[in-house]
Amino acid sequence: MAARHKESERKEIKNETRQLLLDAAAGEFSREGYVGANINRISTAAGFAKGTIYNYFASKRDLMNALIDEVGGAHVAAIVTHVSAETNPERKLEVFFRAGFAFVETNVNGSLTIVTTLYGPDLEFKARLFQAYQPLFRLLAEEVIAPGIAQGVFREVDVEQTAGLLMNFYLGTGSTLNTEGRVWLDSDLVADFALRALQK
Amino acid sequence: MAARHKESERKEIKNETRQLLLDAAAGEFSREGYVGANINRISTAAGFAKGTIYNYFASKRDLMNALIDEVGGAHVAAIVTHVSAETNPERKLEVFFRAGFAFVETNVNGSLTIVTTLYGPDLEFKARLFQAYQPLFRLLAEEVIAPGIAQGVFREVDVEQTAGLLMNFYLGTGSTLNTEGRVWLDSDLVADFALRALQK
Amino acid sequence: MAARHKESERKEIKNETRQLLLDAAAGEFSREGYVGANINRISTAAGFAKGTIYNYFASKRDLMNALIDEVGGAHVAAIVTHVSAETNPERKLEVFFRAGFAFVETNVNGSLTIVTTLYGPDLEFKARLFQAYQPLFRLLAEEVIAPGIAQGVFREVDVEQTAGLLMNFYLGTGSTLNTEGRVWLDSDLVADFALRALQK
Amino acid sequence: MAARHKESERKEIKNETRQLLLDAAAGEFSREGYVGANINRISTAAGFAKGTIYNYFASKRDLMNALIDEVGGAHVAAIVTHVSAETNPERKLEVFFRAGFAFVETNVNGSLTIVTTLYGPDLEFKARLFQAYQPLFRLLAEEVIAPGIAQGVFREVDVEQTAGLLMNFYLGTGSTLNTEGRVWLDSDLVADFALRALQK
DNA sequence: TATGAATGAGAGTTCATTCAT
DNA sequence: AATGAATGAACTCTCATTCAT
Repeated sequence: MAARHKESERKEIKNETRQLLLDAAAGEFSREGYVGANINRISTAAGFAKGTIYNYFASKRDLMNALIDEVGGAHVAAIVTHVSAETNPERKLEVFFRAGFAFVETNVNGSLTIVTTLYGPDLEFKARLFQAYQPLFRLLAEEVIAPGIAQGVFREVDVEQTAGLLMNFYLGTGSTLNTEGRVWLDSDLVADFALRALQK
Repeated sequence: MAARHKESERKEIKNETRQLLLDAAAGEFSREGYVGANINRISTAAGFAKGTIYNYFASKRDLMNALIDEVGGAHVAAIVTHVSAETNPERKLEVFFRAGFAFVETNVNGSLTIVTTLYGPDLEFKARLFQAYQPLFRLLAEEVIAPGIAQGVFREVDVEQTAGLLMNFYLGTGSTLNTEGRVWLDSDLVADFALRALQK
Repeated sequence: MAARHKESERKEIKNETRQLLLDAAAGEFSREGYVGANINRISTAAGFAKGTIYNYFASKRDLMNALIDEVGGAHVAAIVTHVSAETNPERKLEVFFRAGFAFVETNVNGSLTIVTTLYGPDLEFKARLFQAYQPLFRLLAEEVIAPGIAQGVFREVDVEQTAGLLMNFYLGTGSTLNTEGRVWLDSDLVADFALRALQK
Repeated sequence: MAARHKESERKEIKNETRQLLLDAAAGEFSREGYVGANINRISTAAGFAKGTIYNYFASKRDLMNALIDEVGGAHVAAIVTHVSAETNPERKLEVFFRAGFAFVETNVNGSLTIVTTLYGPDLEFKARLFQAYQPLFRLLAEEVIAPGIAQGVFREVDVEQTAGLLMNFYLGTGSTLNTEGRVWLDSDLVADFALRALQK
């Protein structure tokens, strides 16, 4: 076996192929939905033959789960990074929307897939999505709403319920894209709306 | 011309069967999504053989379109009736959410199908949905937001954009059901959130 | 039972309906072929509802068989009448083609159905067709070819084989219609061709 | 780029499978006609599962079209080759029938399918057939009838019309097979019939 | 006699998945 | 690791036929 040179190099190729497949899957899932998506089209779009996909993912479901984890993780990370850098609850909320909308616009296919899945009928995928986005929910509750109330800038709302409401609001507004893949509403407008609703 | 008798009776049976099929379709579509829905299961759930569905609808797509029209029409009517009965813009907004959430709870399957479709990938269905829900959008713009601004109770927001934002907010919150088919957030809480965001 | 007035009248109505159905069937079969034909379209074209056809014919097959018998019988009768009126074998052959082509042109749908069936794959229908057209075969053998040979105007060909050949020739040429439903080749030209082939 | 090896071998397998499917299709179409033919039976008869057929042909129609092209092409080639080798118009006509009948007998299923289609109701298939058999028509007109007239051995008939008549005659006689798949009439008898009809 | 709602077997077609190469 | 031919379950849709009215 000539597996002499560089195991790491092989791994890189593998990862690259995997990423190409995930990207192609995001496009297909966003356009066709999970059930309507076609494994052959995904492979071809990624530059490979049909069978290759099964060297990286056990099944179509597995591919979708991997995509949810990937996009969800990146989405959460993008928002958390920016929000945590702020100290003021009001600023945090503003940044939440701004960073979130920005992520959506740089990751249109993945984000559309996420939203389609979130409102779609598949319970397994939804559960996985909730898992993946749980950190955002906690972020809103613990770093935005609760401190805001404690500091007297927000009304005394139910923390958990309001965190859910904001998540809902964020996902709804953030997933309404125009045909160029831009979020339809301005993030500052949306943040302002939410802020006013919370402020004393 | 024989067999003319009971023509009206025939028509009644036809309408009833059609309704049974639409109800069954709402259940199936809400559980499985459009692509995953199974014509055979729908017919059987309605109490008929699989072929029967094609005596009433030309295709699966046609069935879905009919369901969108039916649920959309009823949804709009339920909200418009209640909202138009009010005179105060703030009350109108409150009633909008209350009547809307109430409709969703008495029409769980249809409503879930609508939301799944709204955030789903099928553009033809989405266009039809926009058509069906256009009256609600106009209602918010012309009977709630614009008068509210004119009467000095709401901030001077962009009417169209804000109507879109509220529609988004309504659909997002109104479609988040718990396992018993109840809307997860209280309609007064949600209405209050929106009101505060709009008030001066 | 109010079956007082005129049994014959009732029979007439029945026969008229039957004939309307047969005519509609000829149109449908000629356009779509037997397997592609649609019972519903036939009934509707005849001015009745789907079920009515089963009051007159036991099945689609039965309808086709009845049509074969009807068209075949009329076709044979039309030719036999004219041919038998002649005495000269050569004239008989000429008239055979002329009367045959004339029948086809006044009975396009039925004739097309016959030819489609004759060259089609259904053996039961073919057998029935052979039965129906047997008289024409006998006519050619016994009233045209054999006398022609006996009278010394035709070559001494094998009577049966030549009768088959002429039937073939007749059916092939007689079924080639242009878009207006006219036979493509002139009957005299065709008859002349056959005559010359047979003459001494 | 791995797995490049044996690409030629792959192609061979593909061609072989395609041919097996076409052969099976010829059998099924000749026995059942186009509409009555069953994709599952064709695949199974060829030794494959039913889905396999769609790796080679886009649809049942496409399969039929491919068969028409294949059989038509071979049929034409077989006749043209032999006829063109002759110089005498009378011999050419004789060889036309002989080579044609021989082709039919070595290609019973395909030939039956062709004839069934030629006299069948499907206009698209008929148009394709005319296209495929156009060379035979031209062959008769330009290499048989016209030279025959020019050389004074044939009567001064209308070239095009007579070519059509002969094609008709050929197809009608050539497609009348007995149960063993042999042409019912002897090719020399048929050719002799046509020759006498044309000679001065 | 005429109707047309209901039936369900059967068809063509799609596509996730397997596996020998 | 990559390929793509083969598979067959599953799906939508058609339509001859039945039968209560």
